[in-house]
Amino acid sequence: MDDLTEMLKGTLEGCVLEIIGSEETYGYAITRRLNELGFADVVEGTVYTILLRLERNGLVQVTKRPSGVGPPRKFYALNDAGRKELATFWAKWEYITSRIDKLKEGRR
Amino acid sequence: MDDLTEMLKGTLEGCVLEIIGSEETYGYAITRRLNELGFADVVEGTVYTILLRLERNGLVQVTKRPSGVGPPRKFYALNDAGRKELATFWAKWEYITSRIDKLKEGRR
DNA sequence: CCCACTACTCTGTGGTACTGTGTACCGGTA
DNA sequence: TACCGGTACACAGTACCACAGAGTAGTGGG
Repeated sequence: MDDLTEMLKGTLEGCVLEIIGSEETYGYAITRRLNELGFADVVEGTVYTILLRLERNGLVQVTKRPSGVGPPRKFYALNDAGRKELATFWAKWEYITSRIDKLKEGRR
Repeated sequence: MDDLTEMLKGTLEGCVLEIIGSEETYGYAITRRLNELGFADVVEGTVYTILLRLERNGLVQVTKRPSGVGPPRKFYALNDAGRKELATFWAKWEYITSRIDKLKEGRR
């Protein structure tokens, strides 16, 4: 699949929120999970900038824990604001996909 | 619905391609059509930049015609490259929506 | 002691939608 | 005539986001 970066703008952050929301986890693991899910070209740097943004915007709670297999991990969990943002994200996603599907059906 | 701009990145151009593909039309009308479809906050300036980009990338054929109700209109139609690009857009859209739906179903 | 793997950080870049403003053509109306 | 609103296009500047690329550490194996 060729370049998806433009289309991922705005949605990737929501995906990260969803992943964090389902389980307290850390940057490296989130990147792996996204890759597994089919977002093959997403790299660590991208995820970390998103995580920093989430932290700056007060949507997550961060806990540092030693790892055993490398440097300490920063675990992220959603707080109330984060859960609210996640709900907003899905609402927007629903809205946009419904409009685009309508546009798509409109042809012929 | 609050701000959708980030989520529209990459998709709005595809929507414009689809609209042009279904019927030869012009900037002002495309903006109205998008507004009707539910993309309420999309304004002329945005559409014109997209149209200029499509023209620059050689995806459309442009014809200027007098209007009768205002200044002349620039009508846009897809050429072969444009139709190909539109097909690519829908393929990408399909791909991304399927991955995100998978992520969404994954919770619980 | 080097190297691979894990894990996090930071700076800079390019692309995209949007903002705001300006220009221009036309018809109606007072 | 003078004004106004709707139509139609254009363009400079801004903000935001994913990504590239490089760097820093910690651990364990050969």
